[in-house]
Amino acid sequence: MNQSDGHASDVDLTFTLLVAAQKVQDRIEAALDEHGLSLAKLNVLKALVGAEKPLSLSEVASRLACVRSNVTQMMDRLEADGLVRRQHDPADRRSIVAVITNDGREREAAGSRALEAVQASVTESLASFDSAHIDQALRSL
Amino acid sequence: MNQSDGHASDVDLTFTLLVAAQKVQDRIEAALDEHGLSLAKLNVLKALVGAEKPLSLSEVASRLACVRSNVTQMMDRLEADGLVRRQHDPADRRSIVAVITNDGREREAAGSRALEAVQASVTESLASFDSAHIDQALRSL
DNA sequence: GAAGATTGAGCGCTCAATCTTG
DNA sequence: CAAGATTGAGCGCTCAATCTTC
Repeated sequence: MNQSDGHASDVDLTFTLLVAAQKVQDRIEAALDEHGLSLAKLNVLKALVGAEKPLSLSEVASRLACVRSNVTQMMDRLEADGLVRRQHDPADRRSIVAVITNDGREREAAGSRALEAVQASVTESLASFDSAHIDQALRSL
Repeated sequence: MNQSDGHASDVDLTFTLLVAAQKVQDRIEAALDEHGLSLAKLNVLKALVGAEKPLSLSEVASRLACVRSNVTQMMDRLEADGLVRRQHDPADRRSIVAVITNDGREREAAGSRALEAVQASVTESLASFDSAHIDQALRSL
């Protein structure tokens, strides 16, 4: 007998992990959808709120660890949603900064609360297990 | 003090899970990329090999638990790769079946071996932890 | 009308190429 | 030439609408 000792439906831990993460992701997206947000959009708004000042699109890309063209398109959608405004940087005419709107701030707050609720629910689901142990295991990957 | 007792960098378990899954996913995609495959493509090929007969596109969608239009586009790419052929079903002229090619069979075999290698490596990483415990915890989500 | 497949539009992500400004 | 932003093409996924066949 190898890794499985037959207590469950005998699927590899790898896919169990992937499926679990997908379920959590789906819960998050569903919760944010009620506020007209996605996790990707919320992350941009969080970056802007956290910075406490407008950020250039390159700065946003760097903080989100993604590629610049991704941010360009993300900003198109956020601007269409009225959550962010593009503004030319007078200091460097190559640069464009993203300014969060009042609507953007409100949605960030609502979205963050919704996200925290999901996190709390996930944490609670795992509370009956040894969370520290699971945490270490997942980090070891 | 709430859920964290300060043994690590104090990030929520939810994101630890999401990040861990992303890392595993990235490893899988990188391994499959060496064989000109993605996990999505491999899953289609696995379905066809497993069925031991051509499957209608709707059947594939059903087995992959995805939407039909997704399969339509997936087949476009797999056909362009020469791994699958579309074929009209003489019995039902609405239906189109996907036939795996010899190339498709070879790539499925190579891809499956590569995938298993990653799974083994993930399992090994988790071996020093109580895998049964982690398994139960992840399934509880 | 319902089922099978496709198309068009959109999200979120990548890369390579381009254009402007420094 | 570097850096900032954008565009175009592509992957993988969704949904709504369409077209053919049953």
